[in-house]
Amino acid sequence: MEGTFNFSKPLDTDFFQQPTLDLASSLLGCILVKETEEGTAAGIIVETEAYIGPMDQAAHSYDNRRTARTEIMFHQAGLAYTYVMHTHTLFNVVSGEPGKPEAVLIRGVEPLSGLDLMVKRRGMPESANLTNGPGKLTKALGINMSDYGHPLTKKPLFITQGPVPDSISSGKRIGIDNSGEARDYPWRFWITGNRYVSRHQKAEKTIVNNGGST
DNA sequence: TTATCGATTGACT
DNA sequence: GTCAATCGATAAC
Repeated sequence: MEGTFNFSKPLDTDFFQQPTLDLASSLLGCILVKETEEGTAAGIIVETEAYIGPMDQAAHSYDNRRTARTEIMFHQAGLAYTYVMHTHTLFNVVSGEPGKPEAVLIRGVEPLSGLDLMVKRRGMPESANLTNGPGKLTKALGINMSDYGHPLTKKPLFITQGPVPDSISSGKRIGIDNSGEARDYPWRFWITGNRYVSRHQKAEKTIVNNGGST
């Protein structure tokens, strides 16, 4: 039934125009969809990290560094920022106002549709390992550098509304040990307890859907 | 659990 | 030309 999976309409540009930290948590539970000639694959976003260029030493765009690579972060919110590191492509959602180089890294998704395709692309059987990391999910979904700068409000790569998470946790970001004090900013967000979160780590804060905070 | 190596890209000298 | 990087898989311990 994969060809007929009924996704809701892509989110609008306004959704992406909220402040970057809000967007990073709002993206949890949303559905990331990529359509290719091989078929469609989609997953629920379960883990994100915010990068706020101007004052964030961990961001590629720290201190407003504007280069061919970071250029897209200076543009309108809702575009795709993809880049390659080592053997992997990483996917970010551009956020912030035009002129402010901010983005949200997608670090984990829960497979929702196109599972066979993901298994094939990853060359491994189904498991949490399929999409529980930023390089893993791009490979599973077929995201690559040709998606650089694509607006996430339309095909073939887009984001739609999904189930609202019961509980969201936040804590320090992963893999930025060399970033001065920015390494301790609690700008990572994940769906509490989800098995497709890339790494288990102590939450500094957990917010349950209906208010309460622990 | 930590360590190392792969192998690509962009940024800076 | 050189080097570091929003990582992943595997090997060693």
